[in-house]
Amino acid sequence: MPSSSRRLVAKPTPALTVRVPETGARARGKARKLAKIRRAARELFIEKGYDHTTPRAIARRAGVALGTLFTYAADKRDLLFLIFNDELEDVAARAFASVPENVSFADQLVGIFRAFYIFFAKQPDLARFMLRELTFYIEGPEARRFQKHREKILAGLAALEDRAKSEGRIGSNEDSAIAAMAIWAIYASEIRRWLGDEKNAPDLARGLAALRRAFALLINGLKPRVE
Amino acid sequence: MPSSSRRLVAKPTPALTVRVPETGARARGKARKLAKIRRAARELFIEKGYDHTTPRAIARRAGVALGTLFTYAADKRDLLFLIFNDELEDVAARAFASVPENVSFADQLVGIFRAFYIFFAKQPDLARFMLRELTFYIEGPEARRFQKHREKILAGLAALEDRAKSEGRIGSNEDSAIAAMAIWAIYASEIRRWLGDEKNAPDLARGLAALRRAFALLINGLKPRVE
DNA sequence: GATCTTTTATGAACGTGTTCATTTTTAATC
DNA sequence: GATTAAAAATGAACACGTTCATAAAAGATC
Repeated sequence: MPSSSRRLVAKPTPALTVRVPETGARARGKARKLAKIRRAARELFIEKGYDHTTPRAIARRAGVALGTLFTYAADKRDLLFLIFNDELEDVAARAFASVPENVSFADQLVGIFRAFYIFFAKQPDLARFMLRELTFYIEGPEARRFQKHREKILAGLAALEDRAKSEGRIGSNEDSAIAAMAIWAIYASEIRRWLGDEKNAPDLARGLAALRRAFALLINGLKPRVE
Repeated sequence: MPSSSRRLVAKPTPALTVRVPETGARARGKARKLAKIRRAARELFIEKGYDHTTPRAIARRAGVALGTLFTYAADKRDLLFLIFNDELEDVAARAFASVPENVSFADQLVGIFRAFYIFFAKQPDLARFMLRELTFYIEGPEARRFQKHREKILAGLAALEDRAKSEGRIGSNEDSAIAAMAIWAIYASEIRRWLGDEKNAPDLARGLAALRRAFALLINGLKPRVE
């Protein structure tokens, strides 16, 4: 016991060297491996769909051992979002960057969500899986990233509303965050219906027309007409 | 070959005895076994949650072999809905049977969905799983039963709207089926948010208040106030 | 550059959900 | 009631997603 306690005392203050610099062979190796895993996962998920892609196959194609995958992703689902979080963020950024001006609020909304419809329609199989797994997807780093992403979209919608409100194009007294959630709810419901009903080749125009109609309802409201 | 072909010819027209009567030892045995499986599955799912309940454990408690389960349900998920479809239908029937009169349309809606909130809050763990799996739950007999159930609810909502419309309490020109979907979208989104945010002991009053607020928004609409 | 510590990689092993060839039970037919 | 056909039950076998004790690699410290 004396020797071990001696060693403890002799150890130099380790708290000062806690953070590892993101350079050197370690970091390079990690980055390279992550890139290989990403590429293999993307290829296989797109080629074969979610269910028919096994972690073993991803590991084989990436040239790493099976266990290595799970030091980069919490589980198979995380492996999917490791890839698609990036794409979703891209899609959202582009959609909000090019909001059409001089059109109705409803058309602005449809303009934004159009980008998501196109993205999901590209891989209906993966889209369905993603849209299902998004529900109560809370734990794990990629999950948190997705939550952040969703909050950013909601904030963007709220900002769009505030602008439309200040220009008198809409006029609700309700908090714009609440309204953003209502818009999101309708989008979430409609895109699921679209991808569920039109199983093989979802028709974009039809899907967006239904979405627009639902948005129009939210804008006009259900309350009695003032005579 | 002659003997086998002779037998084929000798076979009496089998097409006339296709339908089996739902009595006799066979039917009784099936009913008894299904009941045992249902009971075992319900107990275990509620005791241990979805993930910690294995088909093997259900089979053991029901006193049947593992494989037998899957002649009664397509898969583990179907085993869950084998049970909860019944309960959901009960909840919905009671909710629609006691719609409050002489209150606003928003309050009628909240009155209906209140029953669902209570039901799901009883088992938040299973509720989260169910609400996730409902998305794109299309194949299998229990799935179809659930779809039918949802359609019935949507029809009920549409009927409620038509009544409110005819009484002048609401006044949209939009098809009531479309409006029903919007209501459903908001409910689906809100209950998921409620169960996701308030992880351990979801507060009913708070959840319903948020739901009511969202319904009020849908009823009032976002469009400019007429000055 | 030797030694110790920390980080990263590995794949055999585990328990899971599901399938399916075989056996057992029930019904139909003579 | 013997024989044939159909339905239902069975559990060993399978492939899967995930874990974890061990090994290898990199970094820190002298």
